[in-house]
Amino acid sequence: MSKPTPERRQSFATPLAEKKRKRPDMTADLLRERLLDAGLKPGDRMPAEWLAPDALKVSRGTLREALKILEFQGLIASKTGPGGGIFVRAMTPSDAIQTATNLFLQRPPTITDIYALRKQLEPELAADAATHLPDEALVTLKETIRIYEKRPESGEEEYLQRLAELDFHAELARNASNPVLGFTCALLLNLLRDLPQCRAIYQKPNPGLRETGILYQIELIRAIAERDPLKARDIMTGHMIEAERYMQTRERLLLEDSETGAGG
Amino acid sequence: MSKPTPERRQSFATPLAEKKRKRPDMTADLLRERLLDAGLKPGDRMPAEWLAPDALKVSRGTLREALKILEFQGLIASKTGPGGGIFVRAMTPSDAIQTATNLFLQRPPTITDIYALRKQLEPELAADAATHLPDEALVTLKETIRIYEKRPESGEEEYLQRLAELDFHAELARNASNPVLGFTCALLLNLLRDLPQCRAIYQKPNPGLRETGILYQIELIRAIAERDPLKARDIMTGHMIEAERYMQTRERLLLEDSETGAGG
DNA sequence: AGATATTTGTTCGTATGTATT
DNA sequence: TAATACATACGAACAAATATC
Repeated sequence: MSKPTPERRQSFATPLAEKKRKRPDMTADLLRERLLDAGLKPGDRMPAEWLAPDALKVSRGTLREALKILEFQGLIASKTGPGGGIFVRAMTPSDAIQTATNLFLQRPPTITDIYALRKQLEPELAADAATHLPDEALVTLKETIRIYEKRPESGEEEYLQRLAELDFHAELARNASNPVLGFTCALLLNLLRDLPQCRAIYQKPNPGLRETGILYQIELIRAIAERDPLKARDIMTGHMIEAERYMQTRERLLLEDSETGAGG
Repeated sequence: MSKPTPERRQSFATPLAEKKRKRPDMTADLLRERLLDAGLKPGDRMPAEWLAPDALKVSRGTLREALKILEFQGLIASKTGPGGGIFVRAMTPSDAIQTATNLFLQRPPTITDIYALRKQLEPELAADAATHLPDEALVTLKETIRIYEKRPESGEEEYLQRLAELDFHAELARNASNPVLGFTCALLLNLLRDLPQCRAIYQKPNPGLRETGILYQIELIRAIAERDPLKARDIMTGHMIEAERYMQTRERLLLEDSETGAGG
């Protein structure tokens, strides 16, 4: 048998094809196809013969652009020096989160949209953490909330504390035993951090929120340490409901502000 | 306060930074930052002065690599000729879904992982459809289930029907009024379609499943037409629980198969 | 229809940086 | 430290595409 795998793996080519494929794109697609078909694993070296300028009928420059594409996609990494070359790299969730965030920056969802998912998923994440989170990660979590343990003294500090609060959730997402759940929660956090509306809210002073926020998280850490998933889930559910209500209130305030005052 | 916007938008740099940023990557990040800060909309032309080799202190080749990265991220497109240049491109959800799918093909989640999210999100999608789905989309939905209304006559036909069933859910996702919810559900469907394990399950004959599947969907369409979100949510919840149980059973069967028989 | 100008796309030669030996 | 092997970066020149006259 000459071809053990006759199936063509074409699901990776961009589905909504542009008018014309250009050479670097085609080269990148070709290489990716080979990569996946050959079943190369992260850490494996990319065969040098694939990269010979002659093998692909493209020049070094074009080849380099193709490699750049794959590198950005997270599929490969290059190492200099002898024994160096192109290596298959494990994709990181952040690569994919980045692209998805880009998408939603162009068509921003509402805060209600984001929390519709957070209300469903964060409690699951908390329960997951209570059953699976390793002890080392628990330590990291405790350190994270230490950043905003003390009352902020300036507006900027308050803003940084708010971001650290997102990091707390991000740490949970990073350690999720369910990778898809972790990915989605991380994406939602990224949106909260980057969407202009949310940034505007975070940058304004928010007296009062901090107290309830940190209380929830202390309780949550305790529940996780006790390995009590039901309790963890309940706490997170309550936290999400409060957080959504808070964000919506602030959003309304911000809208009223921009309508009445400060025309500019 | 001399600087009106002192905030640096650095969250876009890969959070888990590699050892060394290289020039094309840095250039790409810089350009993306400018793009977002300037609030350029899809269709807008990228100012030529940003691309002057002098402005960025990089050569044209390096600049082109940076542009290639952004192009692959879906952020820009280029046009040749007079009046041509670099244009901001409207990103499509499929761009981002593709990248995320790439990620999960490298570290496949389990079926349980996927359904942990589907159980939470698909019911919300159904409820959303019952309140927001336009009547035209309802017609499309009815046409979709017509594909698998009749009993399949061959294995291949059964497989195609299974994919059409995924299309039913995809249609719901496409029409979601909540874009993040729609995106996530579409990603999950993509995973079900592309993950090797799932493909293996779908390609085997599954007597009995079809009947309950189509019943659920007929009921669901009725609930949506009646604009009854609670009912729609309930139906979908039941559907998801059954679907998960089914997939898990088939997965177990497949594992046993590959353990006992057919060593090859 | 055809010539021309403008802008992106491709290639080559060479230089530089960096890690191994 | 010097030699090396390899990736990375630069700049100039050429090719292709396309709108305008």
